[in-house]
Amino acid sequence: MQSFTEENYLKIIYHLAELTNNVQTNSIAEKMQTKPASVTDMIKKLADKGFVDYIKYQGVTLTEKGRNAAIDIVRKHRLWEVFLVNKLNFKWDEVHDVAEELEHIKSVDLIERLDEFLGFPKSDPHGDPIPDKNGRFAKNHFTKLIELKIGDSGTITGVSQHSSAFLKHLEKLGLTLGKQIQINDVTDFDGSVEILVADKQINISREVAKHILISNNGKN
Amino acid sequence: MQSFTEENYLKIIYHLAELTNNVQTNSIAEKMQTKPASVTDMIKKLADKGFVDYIKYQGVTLTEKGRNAAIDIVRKHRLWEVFLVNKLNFKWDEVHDVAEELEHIKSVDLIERLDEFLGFPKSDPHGDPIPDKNGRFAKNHFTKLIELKIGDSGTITGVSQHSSAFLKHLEKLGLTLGKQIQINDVTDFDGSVEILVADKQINISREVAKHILISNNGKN
DNA sequence: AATAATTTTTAGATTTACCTAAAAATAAAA
DNA sequence: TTTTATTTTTAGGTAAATCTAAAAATTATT
Repeated sequence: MQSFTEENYLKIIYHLAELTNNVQTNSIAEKMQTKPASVTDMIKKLADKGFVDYIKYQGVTLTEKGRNAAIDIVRKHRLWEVFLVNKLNFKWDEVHDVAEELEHIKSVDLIERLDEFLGFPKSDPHGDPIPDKNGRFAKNHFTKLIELKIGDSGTITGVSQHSSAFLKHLEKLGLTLGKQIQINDVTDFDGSVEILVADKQINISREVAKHILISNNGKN
Repeated sequence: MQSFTEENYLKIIYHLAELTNNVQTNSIAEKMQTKPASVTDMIKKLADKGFVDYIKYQGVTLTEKGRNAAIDIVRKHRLWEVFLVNKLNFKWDEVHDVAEELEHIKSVDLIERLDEFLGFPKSDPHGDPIPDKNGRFAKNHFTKLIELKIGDSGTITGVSQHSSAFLKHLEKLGLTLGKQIQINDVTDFDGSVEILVADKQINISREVAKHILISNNGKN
């Protein structure tokens, strides 16, 4: 069984691997809030245990075993987030840190019962898919709001930023999961976007628009 | 904040202090499944941090601060046990190990919301009292079943053994919390006890009778 | 292609929680 | 009250995860 720390490394490598194939030491260090030298040490250990393939100076990739372990942690994290929001009335911007701890509780039985208790949810409070107990999940094909053209419309189904500040901001703007939106204009000056939500016209910055994920978008 | 390990030490010292005033190094070592030398090290650290009073060779006692920290962990442990049994349909003999992990999740908010979600329970699935958020709880005054006399009756309201084997055994015998019992006879030969539960006469060993806690007992 | 900049690794230390073996203190028994 | 047994502590060491500083490899730039 992996340690608390090993699990965190695997999870972070997994998420970074969604962006690039070979995950670099430095990017792991940044996410783990630690130093590259420490990462090298841990990578060697994970490689010894068969969780990653590692060639010196070439970064790492997860093995099948490593990916499965990572997906299992992601599953736990997201299920706990659903629990916190749906059952304990946490806001979607308050759950991350607690779920970060809960994801390391080791009991297969616990997670299966929790999954059932929650009604086998398919996605977490931020719209991210929850792997089933076999590690399978539908890969979402979202479009970033920023990439839509004037006149396009769709539904908010996810976010690609989980910071409390960002989520609170969205909440205030009424931009929560499930909301229908339409692009009315894109400002030349700063790239900010005019959108229509719940019959109200609002303006969001480019930075915000980058991290809102839209599905079912009907292009006009 | 205390580490995972420090929390376990505090919890164990707290429970041992319910039996004896000065808690010995050896008994801590036994419960912690570690060596006395390691306990000495940790005790010094806990003393430095102000959690225990410690005089060399004289064992330890919890300070106010130490007791509060310990009670907080006990509170979390017992609330999680209620969650596991009441919400996730765990049996009372299956919850201990998982709760042992969950008790270390640090979020005051989480525990208060969980407490509310569970309806502010007063006792856990084994009948042990749950401290409120200020650390206050009613001290139960149970009588051990073994101490009852022929003709006495009462209600099962606790157990003083939490092993899965013991709890499964009780379950099979129908001796669960809330059950009404009456002492019919005590066997001279082996000290086993004849009791009446749910209109059925059963025989339980002395060892079992020692660990069943009875309240509301009407002596005849 | 040589130099500079960046990234990654090695070498050697530190901290936490643990260990063993031996010494010291306390408690029990002769 | 010695002697013996038990308990506890000290001393010195290990493994995990981290660190800093310096060396090595890779990548980018001139």
